Amino acid sequence: MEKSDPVTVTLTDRLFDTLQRAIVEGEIQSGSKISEPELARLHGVSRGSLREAIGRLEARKLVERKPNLGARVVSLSYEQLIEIYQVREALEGMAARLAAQNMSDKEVEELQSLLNEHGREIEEVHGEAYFQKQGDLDFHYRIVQGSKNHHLIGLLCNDLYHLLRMYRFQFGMRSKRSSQAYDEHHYLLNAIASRDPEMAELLMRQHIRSSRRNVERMLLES
Amino acid sequence: MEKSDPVTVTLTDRLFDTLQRAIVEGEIQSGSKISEPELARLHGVSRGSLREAIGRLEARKLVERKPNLGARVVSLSYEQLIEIYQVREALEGMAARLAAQNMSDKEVEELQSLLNEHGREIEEVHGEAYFQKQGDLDFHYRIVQGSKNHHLIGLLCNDLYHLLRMYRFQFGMRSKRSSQAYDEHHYLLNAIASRDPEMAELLMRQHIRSSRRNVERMLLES
DNA sequence: TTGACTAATATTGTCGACACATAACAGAAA
DNA sequence: TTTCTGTTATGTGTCGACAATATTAGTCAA
Repeated sequence: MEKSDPVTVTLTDRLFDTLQRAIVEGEIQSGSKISEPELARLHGVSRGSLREAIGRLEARKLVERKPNLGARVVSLSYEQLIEIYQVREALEGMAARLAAQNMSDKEVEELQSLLNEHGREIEEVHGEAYFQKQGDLDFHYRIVQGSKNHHLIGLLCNDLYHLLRMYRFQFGMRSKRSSQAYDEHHYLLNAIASRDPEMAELLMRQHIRSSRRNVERMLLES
Repeated sequence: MEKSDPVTVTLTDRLFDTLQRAIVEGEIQSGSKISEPELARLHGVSRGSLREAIGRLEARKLVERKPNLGARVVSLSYEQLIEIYQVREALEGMAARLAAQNMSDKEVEELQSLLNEHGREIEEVHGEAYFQKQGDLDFHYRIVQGSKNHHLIGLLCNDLYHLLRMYRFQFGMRSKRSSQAYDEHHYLLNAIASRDPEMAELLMRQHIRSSRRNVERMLLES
């Protein structure tokens, strides 16, 4: 009789999740100072637990801490976003390469149906926002999982993606290129399905570069 | 009047450094359990501070923690080492690409003299151990710095390199291919000096792949 | 002897309080 | 008024103690 995963997650764990969401979604203003006593009182928790949670946020680069001065939520800059995209290009490129080698046939099939789904939705809605918001992340997420490289998976899914979501939330970045992105996903998946690692990496990197250029344009307008 | 950097680093900081060194160099057996009360007593420090230090070690993937069970030093496996090399290939490849674009002429020159130095040392000593141990890291370190991408620099210099050093210490990995590595460094630096990002990335990735193959051979012997 | 159940022990999670550093403020000197 | 200095106040760093959970030891029955 399997006891269903006691969900005993420690208090610090829950706190961390809560704070991460609050920061990513902008409830806690980016760049603002974090007062330990205030936050602790607010969440009805001791400062010790809070500090451990903040420590984890720092590890994920969502807050910055200076000794004796306290912690601030990172402030989002254009330069930092570019840096993130460069790292992402490198890592996801490798993920695509590995996915072409290591994804199971079943996973590839499921990814194909997911992509078909996206295609229909784009036709129907004359696809505007949905794609970037959810579908895009889903697609990338699955490929990263398919790499089967746990270190890589951790770096992308635990660290980078939250930072990216933070930018999307706060800069209101929604792509106006869903049909192009869809095409790119299509080619990429073909490369993976034909087990062509070289091509998969190449296409993934192009896809991310073009996504970056799109973001650059968008930000330079405002 | 510049006050010289108060070196007030918090107690947790020093603890973290100490523990990180101890783990990397194998003083604390890999795979062994970390007892909070014991370690705290040993270092004459409270459990709270120790726990914060352990938290940072966890973020750098040097220890693994399970709720209510405590922390263990990561156990090094062949599979994990391969994973690390794959991540490293992706990240350092990108670093080399960016370095070719962003390194200052001065930095390139300094790197060239460093490499010449290495060349002389290899000739003299009929270069055995030195290269892998120090020179190799120096060279890579500088290129990563030259990328000017702080996110990338953090990932490589703060996280990956310590893990790698841990493997080297504990598996006693010393390369028997210093002259080949030297040649590869040479070609790579040429690409950077001629500001050829594409070629720089290509050569760096080949270099790391061949280093990985070397490590694989070495481990499969024992 | 083995197995399961219970009691005792040790370890982790959480808390509140104290020590110290930094920031805010008020008053004196220029 | 402006600047400097000493004082107050807020906030972070560190600690020791209590509560909750896991591990070990011990007991009894099969």
